Amino acid sequence: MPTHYQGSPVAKRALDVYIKLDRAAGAVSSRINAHLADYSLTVSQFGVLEALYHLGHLRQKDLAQKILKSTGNITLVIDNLVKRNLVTRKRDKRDRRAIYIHLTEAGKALIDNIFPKHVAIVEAEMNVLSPAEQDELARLCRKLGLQQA
Amino acid sequence: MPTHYQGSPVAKRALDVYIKLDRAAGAVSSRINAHLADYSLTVSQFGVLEALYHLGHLRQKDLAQKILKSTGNITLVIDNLVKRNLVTRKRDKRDRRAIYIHLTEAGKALIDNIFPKHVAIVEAEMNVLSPAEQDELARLCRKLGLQQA
DNA sequence: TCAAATCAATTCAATGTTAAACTAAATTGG
DNA sequence: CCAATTTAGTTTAACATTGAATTGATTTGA
Repeated sequence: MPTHYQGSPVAKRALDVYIKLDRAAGAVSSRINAHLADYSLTVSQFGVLEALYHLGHLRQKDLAQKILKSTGNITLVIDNLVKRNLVTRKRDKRDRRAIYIHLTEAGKALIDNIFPKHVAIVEAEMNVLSPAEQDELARLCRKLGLQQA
Repeated sequence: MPTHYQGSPVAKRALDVYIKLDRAAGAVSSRINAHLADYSLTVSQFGVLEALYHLGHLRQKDLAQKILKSTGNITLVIDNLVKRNLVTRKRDKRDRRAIYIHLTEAGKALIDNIFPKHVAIVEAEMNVLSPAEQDELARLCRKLGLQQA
């Protein structure tokens, strides 16, 4: 997807890298997340289940930070997971503003089932690159992402 | 954002790279697109204007492919741009199923104004990496993105 | 102490997004 | 030629997403 912009070489390179980064991330994510449709899970719902699976119960605020969504959105995502009995809400006794989200047994069973498949798909995608290339990509992404422009 | 998954080293590396790629692309895109709010443009709307700016008039089908959205979505995006008189629809005489989208004078003026700023922002983001690093990132993204898993 | 500020979650309005069903036009191949 | 298929765009239903306003709870500092 080359850019057609007639600018300085520096600008053209920057635009080209940006577009390639965006396209690659989009293509990879869409391939990796395609199997979630088998479980009628959205990417956000899966992100919540995965975070709870690995980190234990979390407040909605923490979940919002984990999956990079607004707190308003998290309310809806949790609502939909609660409807399917995959998570439950428990008001924090110490700080009654906050609500902890817990995986139910059904939620635990579901993510237990999905996660190994998810890992296999991610591995298959990423193993197109050699281990050294993967490390280099991770390094470049870290450098780019941490930037605050 | 390290993963907490206790899997094989190969799996852990793959998950780590995938997450970093996703986060970096998201962070960079959100910083780059932030200025679009100044013009009340969404990313999709900007994508359409930019494609028309550089490639000339295009059919809705082509625009959908360019910005990686469904044709149903393009109908809405174009509707909203038409409302603001930034583009016009012109039925193709040869193939009456198709509609060509053209930039209006106002649309041309707007993208003329925005695009140089956009390029400057992309340059500033990407120049955190050296030219060699940018080329390497582009290469790795191409390799990853072209994969069909 | 207590008023002001901050914070977690919810609600609402506006918009985006997709998939699927649909319309109308063009193409294909028997 | 014409029936079947394909194609471009629209519509609809369902849901996602955000930002702003709101509610209720906690913290802060004068």
